[in-house]
Amino acid sequence: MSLDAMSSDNPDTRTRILTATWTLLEAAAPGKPVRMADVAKAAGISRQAVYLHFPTRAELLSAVTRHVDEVKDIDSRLAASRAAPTGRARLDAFVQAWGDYIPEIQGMARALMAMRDTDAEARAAWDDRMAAVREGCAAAARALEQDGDLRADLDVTTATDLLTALLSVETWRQLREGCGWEQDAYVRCMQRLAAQALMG
Amino acid sequence: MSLDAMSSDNPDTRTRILTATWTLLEAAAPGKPVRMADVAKAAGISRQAVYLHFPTRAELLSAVTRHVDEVKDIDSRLAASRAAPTGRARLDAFVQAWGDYIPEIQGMARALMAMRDTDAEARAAWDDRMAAVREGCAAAARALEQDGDLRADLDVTTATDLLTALLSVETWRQLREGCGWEQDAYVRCMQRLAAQALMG
DNA sequence: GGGTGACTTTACACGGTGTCAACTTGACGG
DNA sequence: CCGTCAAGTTGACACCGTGTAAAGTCACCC
Repeated sequence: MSLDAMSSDNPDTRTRILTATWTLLEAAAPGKPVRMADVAKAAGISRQAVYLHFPTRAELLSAVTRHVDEVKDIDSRLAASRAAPTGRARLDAFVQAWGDYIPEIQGMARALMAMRDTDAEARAAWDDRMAAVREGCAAAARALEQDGDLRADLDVTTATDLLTALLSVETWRQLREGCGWEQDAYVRCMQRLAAQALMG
Repeated sequence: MSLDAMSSDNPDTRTRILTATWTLLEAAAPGKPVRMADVAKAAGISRQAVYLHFPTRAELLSAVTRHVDEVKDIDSRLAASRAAPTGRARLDAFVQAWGDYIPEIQGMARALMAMRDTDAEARAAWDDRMAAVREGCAAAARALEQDGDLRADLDVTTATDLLTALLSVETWRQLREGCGWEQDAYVRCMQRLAAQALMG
């Protein structure tokens, strides 16, 4: 094994596959799924070589989500919301941070959601990512509760459910792609809706 | 052709296929799509016979949606909302009627949504159904506007967009199946949210 | 009795995933 | 310089599900 390829797996080709898949996913027109052969061609290797690194399509997709999260560093994006002084400010910051993150992962999300119904692995990968978002929602809900700003008829769990549903990728897509909303219109609207839903 | 099978197409087997598909769709566990062979077996005919009536899977699914709408008669369900005296009452009635309709078409919706990304016909069938729902949303939004109850920062179109997104099947599924909400909790919550979102 | 329409059986092409085996190539260390 | 090991290559193939094609059966109706 060469000196520059010492970390666990061969990083070179592996990451080339990941970024190639990512690019294809973001560029892909709806209706034509990205195939293993496409990925291989884009990465400049044979189709079989892809299977050398990722046993199944679902595992590849799942790895891409992890890779993207790492590169785009969603954690640091949510730093602003964690630092907010009030629950309400935290909620607004979170809605904004997540809302602005969605467009960057939209292609991947679509591919994963399309596989969700037929592939347990894909479903797991997606659910895992969504669990992270839900955690952010829960943190915002807790902050509101500590301020005494949470609606009386909501507990933290229910509030989290609601916020997570409101901020789903499906809803984003429907409003932005189906109805042609601008991104900042979406964000402002969701900030208002979230505040009304949890504090109203 | 026998005397009892005179109306346009052979109705007997055709409707047996439709109802069989419907039943399977509602019963199907997520992750295992209903195949043409399954439909055939359930209808008690050969796989090819299904193709005798429906050229493609997408057309079958699309026909099932029409069939279900006919049988369940969504139109009459929305009668209550049309008859409501105020915009607000109309909104509540509509949310209730649609919210209670979703569970009955949920299996079909899942199948259609899964095909949406790969099949134009399926997408068209789904979009057509959703256009009908959107029309209901639009009617509610217009009623609110006439009462002068629509938020100042919303026009009817935007309000319709918002309401349609709020009442999406995806949101229903997430709350009911993902979070374990009861049906009436979902309906009451959505009634409140819709009112806040449009009149707030 | 012959025709017609609905259905059956068998067979097959296609596209995409995933598997397998045998071969090449390059870098490494003895 | 040789052996080996890892990473990739090529080509073939099994599996599944959709959709097509062709020939045969069966009932009913004129």
